[in-house]
Amino acid sequence: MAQDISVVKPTEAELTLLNVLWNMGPATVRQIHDVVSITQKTGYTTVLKILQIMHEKSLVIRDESNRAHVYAAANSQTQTQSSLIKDLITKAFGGSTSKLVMRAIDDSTSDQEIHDIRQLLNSLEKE
Amino acid sequence: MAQDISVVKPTEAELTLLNVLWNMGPATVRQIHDVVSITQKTGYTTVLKILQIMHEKSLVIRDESNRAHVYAAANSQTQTQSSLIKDLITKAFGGSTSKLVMRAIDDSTSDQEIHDIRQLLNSLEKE
DNA sequence: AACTAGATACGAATTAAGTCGTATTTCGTC
DNA sequence: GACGAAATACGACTTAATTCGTATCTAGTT
Repeated sequence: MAQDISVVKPTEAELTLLNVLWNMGPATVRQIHDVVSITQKTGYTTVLKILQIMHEKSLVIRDESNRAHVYAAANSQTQTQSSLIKDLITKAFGGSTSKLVMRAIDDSTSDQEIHDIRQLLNSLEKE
Repeated sequence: MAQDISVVKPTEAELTLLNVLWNMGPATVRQIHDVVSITQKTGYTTVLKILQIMHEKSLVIRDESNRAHVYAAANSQTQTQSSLIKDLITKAFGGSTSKLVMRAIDDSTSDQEIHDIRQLLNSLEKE
């Protein structure tokens, strides 16, 4: 498989926390928990534990200089997204990016999004 | 984190077996195992067990009229792909299909694939 | 009817995700 | 310097994925 050596694939709960970190920037457990609590009924220590595990896995880095540790995503959102999408392309689309794109675009895709995608393709003027 | 109400998301091992079933069509455990064995060192009873669990989850259907049960994917490859990609768009791309497409296309994407994607977009234009 | 090759069923072990309760530590305030 | 609020650490429990060994069941051949 591809670059699984360097990048660990986050689990679902981990991805939820990473999304918060990418949005807020570095944050304490308290701050992270406050945000996830808005949409989920997750306990404080659950968030703490997952962050600790993520730290072991090097999915996050943390600053321990203050009593409340400050966590930050170890990898950029872009890196992680690329890694996740590549994984899916490999495992569910036989390695074909175009097949994935075909499946990704459907009735529910807005005109705006299709416009954005077209822009992207135009910017790829090579061949 | 709850599951989708209607569609159960296959695990990694399950997706491997589904890929085989979509390729071969309905098949016995023996046939499935023979194919899987080419690329992986999975035991026969492991494949059997996973298929049994998939049956419980209704990821596959099976014909028990013969001694060797014949398994078939319960959902089409297209349905499953759509479901997986939608899940990823929601959880890792903030619901934005265009962001996912942007991430999916990179240096390693072949000219042929980009061409295919262009074709798809063009075909959407005249609806 | 017995044998046996080959099938399914079952159960147990391992690992990991996710959950949280409780214990312990730490620091600012009095 | 003791107290208490708030933080981390730790451990236990539950569920699920994955693995496979062993037991059991069949059905065709003798």
